[in-house]
Amino acid sequence: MPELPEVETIVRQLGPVLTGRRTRELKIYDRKLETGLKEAVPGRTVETVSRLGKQICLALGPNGSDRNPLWLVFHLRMTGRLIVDSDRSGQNERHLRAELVLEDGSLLFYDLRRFGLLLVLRSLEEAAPLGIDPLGPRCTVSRLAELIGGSTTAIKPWLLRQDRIVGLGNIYASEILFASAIDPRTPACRLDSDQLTRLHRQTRRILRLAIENCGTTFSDFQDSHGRTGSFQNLLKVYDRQGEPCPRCRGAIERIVQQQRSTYFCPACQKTS
DNA sequence: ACCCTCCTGTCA
DNA sequence: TGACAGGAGGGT
Repeated sequence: MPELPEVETIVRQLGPVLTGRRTRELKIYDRKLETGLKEAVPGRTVETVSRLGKQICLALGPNGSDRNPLWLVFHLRMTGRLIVDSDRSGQNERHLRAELVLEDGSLLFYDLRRFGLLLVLRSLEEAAPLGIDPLGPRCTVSRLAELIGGSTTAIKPWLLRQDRIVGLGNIYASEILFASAIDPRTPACRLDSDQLTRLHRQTRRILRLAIENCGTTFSDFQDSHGRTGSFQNLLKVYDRQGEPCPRCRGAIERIVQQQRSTYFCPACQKTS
């Protein structure tokens, strides 16, 4: 469900709420999430809450029997939610999959479809290999061009590859390509330098704007207080097939690429 | 580069 | 009933 702006929203909220609090226990309610390392969780302090791509990372400090730090990594996938217990009213308790019990309260992991992940790691290096963060200093136009290299994959599915650039998902990929006036079917390696420049600039602009608006809510996204974002009001093409393009008034189209919907304006978005 | 799969739910 | 859902790993 959540893409980079939604995950960033959650991390910014959880940071002040969780930092400095002490862990009591990690309870697992879905056997898919079972991990032997959960026994290492109690008696630690939450030191930081951070985002790694679309993953939410809690750094836990040492405890009495282990002076090494420990990482809790959540990936919400399609329908995961991280909710602080004081905001749990309104959640469907049937979908509660795990609970980080703190000395005073808890952090609840709900996940309707059960695609989400909860990892307990000794080192963040064990997390999935990731590409560059689009909002980070390493994301330059030339780096983007390097990452694309000779890939003939259509640019829209290319943007979803987390081993190249992290954080983009189905909504923002369509929105970014509309803002960049690039046809989503264009082979990535055929983008010219103007298009690459626009793609780079619009990626960062749209993600920042979405973060300012606390992300996008359709049906599933809620932040850690169980609230919704507002960027859905600013979406130009996503889920708008048949509606007029905000730029040219032509009809927005929906196509399928790699089994996923893509929305675009065939008049405004060009191959080159 | 494609197809399927993992799950559960909603909507036409 | 079938299509679809903001993700991603695996197989061919």
